[in-house]
Amino acid sequence: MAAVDLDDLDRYIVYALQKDARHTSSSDIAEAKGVSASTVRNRISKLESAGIIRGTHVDVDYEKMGFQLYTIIFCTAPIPKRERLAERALEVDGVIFVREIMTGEENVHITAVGRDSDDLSRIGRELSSLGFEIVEEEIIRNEYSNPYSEFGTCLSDDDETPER
Amino acid sequence: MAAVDLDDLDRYIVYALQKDARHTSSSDIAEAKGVSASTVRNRISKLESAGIIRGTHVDVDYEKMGFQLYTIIFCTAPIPKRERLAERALEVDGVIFVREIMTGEENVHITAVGRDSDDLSRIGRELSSLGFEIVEEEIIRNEYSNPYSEFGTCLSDDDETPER
DNA sequence: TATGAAAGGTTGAACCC
DNA sequence: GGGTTCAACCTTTCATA
Repeated sequence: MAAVDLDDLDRYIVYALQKDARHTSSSDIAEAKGVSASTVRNRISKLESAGIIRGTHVDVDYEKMGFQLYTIIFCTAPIPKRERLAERALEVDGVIFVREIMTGEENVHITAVGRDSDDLSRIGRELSSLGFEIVEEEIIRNEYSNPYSEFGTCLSDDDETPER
Repeated sequence: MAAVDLDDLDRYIVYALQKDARHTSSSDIAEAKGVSASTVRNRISKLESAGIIRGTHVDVDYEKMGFQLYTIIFCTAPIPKRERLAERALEVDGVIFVREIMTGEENVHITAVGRDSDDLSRIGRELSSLGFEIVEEEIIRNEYSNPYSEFGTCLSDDDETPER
């Protein structure tokens, strides 16, 4: 749980791998920061065992896969059961992401995909029977994500000009 | 935009790479499904150029990086400006994820991280000055994600027993 | 802790069926 | 469409300062 001390290289590694993990090799990062590739690999292992890097995943366009309906379902779960219910929600087919919210009535937010409204009805039914109370359901129109970049810190490369 | 026809191998590839993109090689998938590694590579290229696989990213534990505050900010943006504002929100330091919601008052959901409440105040201020109206702000307690698995389809390997 | 070198695996491209 | 081959690259491991 304790925050780990990270230096500039660590932060750059996280940044680079968040941007494109598959096509960014340790040598790429090494070259950009002026250290050896082995050093970068050592750092990555450390970041992994420290739990800062939890895993690597592809970002999938569900709509193009045929799941026209991309929704967020706001639910209420009784506080004592919230964590366990949140984990079990993941087992429902179509549920891809679950968030526990600290306070408020809608304390679990579930992201789910479906091919048609039958899918979503089924997902709603299954969540209800797990013990969730479904408060609202909204269609997601679009989403964008960002590789985290340190606040105000210049993360530009050491030995490359930033332009282009 | 049109949905692409995917067969069982494509779906397995998406599933496997969603679970662990960095430590899953084409050969691993090939062996699991009883095809050659280059077939898997060809399929991956196709999935990428079709836009189904949009990219590969590491999953970062922001709390361990020292960002104690992980929040979701519900905002309202005027419909005509919503898309442009959503994109610009990503430029605010600390904003890592933005979702446009189809309907309702809170039509943009922004996920942001910060070290302290000063960070969050600053983020709120910057979002306001972009043109968002901030409706609510909640602390995220925890989140879980799932590799997508085809509804009801058995994605177990071809030539391996599913146990263990 | 950072670096370098050797062995083995992985990738991407060009080519064949 | 799937498969093979091969050169280039990447990673793993281990030894070294």
